[in-house]
Amino acid sequence: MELAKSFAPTEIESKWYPIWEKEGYFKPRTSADAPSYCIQLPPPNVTGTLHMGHAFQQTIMDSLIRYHRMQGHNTNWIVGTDHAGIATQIVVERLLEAQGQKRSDFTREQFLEKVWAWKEQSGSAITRQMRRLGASANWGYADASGSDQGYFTMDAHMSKGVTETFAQLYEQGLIYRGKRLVNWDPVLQSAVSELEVESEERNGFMWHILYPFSDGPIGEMKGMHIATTRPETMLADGALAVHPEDDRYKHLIGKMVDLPLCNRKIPIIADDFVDREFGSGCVKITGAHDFNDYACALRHDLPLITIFTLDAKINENGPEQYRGLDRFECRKKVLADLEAQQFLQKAVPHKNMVPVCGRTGQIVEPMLTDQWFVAMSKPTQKHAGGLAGRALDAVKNGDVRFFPEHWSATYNHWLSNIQDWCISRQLWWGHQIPAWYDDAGNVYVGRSVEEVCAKSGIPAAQLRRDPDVLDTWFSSALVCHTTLGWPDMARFEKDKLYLPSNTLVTGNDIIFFWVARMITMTLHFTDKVPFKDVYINAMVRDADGNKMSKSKGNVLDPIDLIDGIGLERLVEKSVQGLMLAGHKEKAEKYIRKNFPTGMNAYGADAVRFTFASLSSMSITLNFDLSRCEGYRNFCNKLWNATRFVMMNVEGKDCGLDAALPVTLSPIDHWIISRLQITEREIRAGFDGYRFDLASKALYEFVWDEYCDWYVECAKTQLAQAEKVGDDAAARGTRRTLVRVLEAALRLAHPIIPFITEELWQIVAPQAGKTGKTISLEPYPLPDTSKINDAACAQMAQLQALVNACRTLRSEMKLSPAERVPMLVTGDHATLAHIAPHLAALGKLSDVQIVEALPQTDAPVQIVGEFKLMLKIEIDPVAERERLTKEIARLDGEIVKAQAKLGNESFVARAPAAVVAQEKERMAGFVATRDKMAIQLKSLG
RNA sequence: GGGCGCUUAGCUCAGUUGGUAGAGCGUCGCCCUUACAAGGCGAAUGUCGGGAGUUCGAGCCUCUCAGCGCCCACCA
Repeated sequence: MELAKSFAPTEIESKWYPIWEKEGYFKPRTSADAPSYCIQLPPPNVTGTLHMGHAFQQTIMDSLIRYHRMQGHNTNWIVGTDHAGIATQIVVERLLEAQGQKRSDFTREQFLEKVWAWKEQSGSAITRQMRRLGASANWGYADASGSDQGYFTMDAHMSKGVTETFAQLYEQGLIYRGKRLVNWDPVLQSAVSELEVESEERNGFMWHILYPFSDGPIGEMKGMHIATTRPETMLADGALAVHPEDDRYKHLIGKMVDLPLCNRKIPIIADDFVDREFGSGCVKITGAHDFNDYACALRHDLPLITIFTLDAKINENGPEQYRGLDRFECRKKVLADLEAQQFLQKAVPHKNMVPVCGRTGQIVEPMLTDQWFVAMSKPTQKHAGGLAGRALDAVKNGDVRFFPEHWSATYNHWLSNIQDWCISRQLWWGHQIPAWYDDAGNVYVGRSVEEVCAKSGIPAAQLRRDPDVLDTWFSSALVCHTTLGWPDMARFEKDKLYLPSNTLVTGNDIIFFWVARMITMTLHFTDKVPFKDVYINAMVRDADGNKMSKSKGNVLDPIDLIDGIGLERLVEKSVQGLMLAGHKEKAEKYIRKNFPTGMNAYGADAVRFTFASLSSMSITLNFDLSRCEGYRNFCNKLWNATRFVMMNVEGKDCGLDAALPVTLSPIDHWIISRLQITEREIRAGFDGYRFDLASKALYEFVWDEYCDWYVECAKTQLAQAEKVGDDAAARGTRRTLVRVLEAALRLAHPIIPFITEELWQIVAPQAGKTGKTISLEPYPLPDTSKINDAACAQMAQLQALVNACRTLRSEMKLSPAERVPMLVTGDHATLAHIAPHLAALGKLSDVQIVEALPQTDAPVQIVGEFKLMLKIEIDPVAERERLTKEIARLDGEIVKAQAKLGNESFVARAPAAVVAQEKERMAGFVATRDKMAIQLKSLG
């Protein structure tokens, strides 16, 4: 079979993926005694397409899965997609908006139909892209739709799990409903959890306001000065607070002040949460619109006055002139009125942190509303520390381990200070809460309305279901056991061999949202941890370390890296959907500057190799396109090495017949030794989540050792064996060429699955292998008995001699075509073995073994006991310069070594081996230096 | 205000229990050598962020300072 001259990824990739999938290679093995290996994919949102972060994570997961599959494990990569409540609802609302419609134009059912329709068309985008990357996922597992896309968090089974969980937690007193101050997005008109609120620094003002004493001035003071960043909330003030020990205000505690603009009087109270140093040391208490004040108001039994409607307009509790005004309008008017009435004392520019909704970017208002909560730290029957305490223990006792380990600190800190989880959302898209109310407002929770009717004795017609849906993360928290069948216990019993799963690969941004909650929920409902290892992958940045963002134009699409893309198309894609003209310009400029010719088609393997090789334990990963190109080149190298091997092996005897004699040279033994060591390194890399080290070991073995040295030596070995008719030696070399390559392909397969499958199909028969796919072949296991130290030492010697020879050639500026003889001294037997290789690799016409080098001006290289000299005329000036430079360098080394060895402390306390090594180095330096000095002298 | 991480060649990064500082890309030479120019061979480039300490010996351990980044936090 003839291989193309260079590697072309597109055809290979489109050929192999469908075959793998169709043949069922991605399904778990059924052998009962195989250990299971399971990974749960963080289910991507149905709103999205594959981005670099996904591609990175999936490369890691797929490499792990393939690595374990090749070890014969019962491998199951469970995948699915997430309904992504808020995000998806927003996307569909935007689509409607573009058509001039809005959500309120439809009934809930009509709207949901539209969301489902949208989900159907967009949901498969990611799974299609995952296939392009080579993801060997178990697509048909937990796949309710039968479309080979894995589960969907809102399909019938997953929804059943959600309902069951809610009902059980409610029955156990771990879910409760209540009126609480929650983070409220007035535009979305829903509560969000504290995790979904982000702080943004904005330029604002600190306004200083006078609250006059109700009974007239006290001493010098007309009233109390307070400072606030949110003056509009004063309309809801319930008190002023000072520190109880504050001498300035102690005597005023209990007095009343007039609330400006409102016809109300409020008291001055004492609370030690007040910071005396900040502002005036007096703070207004707005219990219904601020979390601190809320707690303070509860402590002092102050009235909670709500002045906002759910869309953040002033309601009937505010003074008449402000009613109906939006919160920002209201602020302006309040300030104007305060100023007019001389209550506003000053406005100081101030940077403040504004809470915004992570999804919508809207400023969040604390709002008193009825919501559902999960009690995170309330003691349960199983753990005194509640759900959170149990999850903390799981990490503390090592049942779940973080990689890198330091992330456990983040996890511990959050869980140790956890608040109850607000799980209700006032949205339409999501799992509707399984709670019903009767006319009197009593609440009933059950798995269905029928269950509730039966339990309560109230007819369905008189029950009204809670309209709210659950936080998306509520269902996400359950996937590790619901995908395995829970609460259908028959299926769960069968499939719970995948619990705990082995490795969770995910980003640090969802340790709280997802990782911690999975650990709490799966532990609570199954008494098992959801996974043993959590590998926190790095965040993908651009090559300069900047965050990838659409408005900068530095977002890369993994599919473009695989397929390539022209400049104009790339520009067009990148500015698509950007609203602001400035962003468009910036993005286009960035692209034209950084990708002047668009992007090459690197292929999935190169992209995967790049991700793997950049995946150390660091917190960020700077995706460098030049690295990607380098790994594409590596694929080409592997391709051409295979081409060479096939040309030398196909149709020839490469040792398949075990009855025929085989001779292996030291060089054959050397590459076999190196293979064992590489196998060990790569396995250690996978086992310790050091994909960078695994990649590096693979890269260096294939390129530096197999291609640069072994293949070159094999050419000589084959030529020699043919010349003298040594069939056993030729057989040995061909067998080694083929077997080592075949093993290297298997070693590489988890990282670069496509090219290795393509090449393995051709190589494997020559190595006597008959499998249908490399993906189910055994992963190479190092055999230390094959490590031949003597052969390695010999090879090291050959390499040193060849390198010395090449250095001489380079110094003489010889072109490869200029074949010259070389003189060499040293052990004759050794040299006789090495000479042909030395001649070939050093491009020499002849290697002459002599007793001593002639006294000429030609440069000499010294390698241990050997001395080498090219037999050509030299330039004495250049040679003198070279020798002088080299002697100076050696003198430096000698001084360093002398200092070390002259140090009595070192000689006395350092290990003997270290001292001996130092002495040896020193002796080597001195010997070389002296010989060079003699040469220099002879040059005159 | 707390916590965590980072600082090594021009760039992006490795550096495993302290024991002669590495790779890829880029740069500079010489080569289309019969697997590969997506290649071969050679070369240059580092007070390992600053300072102090422990040690015979520190890129690695301790302390401290500086810069960068991320997360958490109720400073109105």
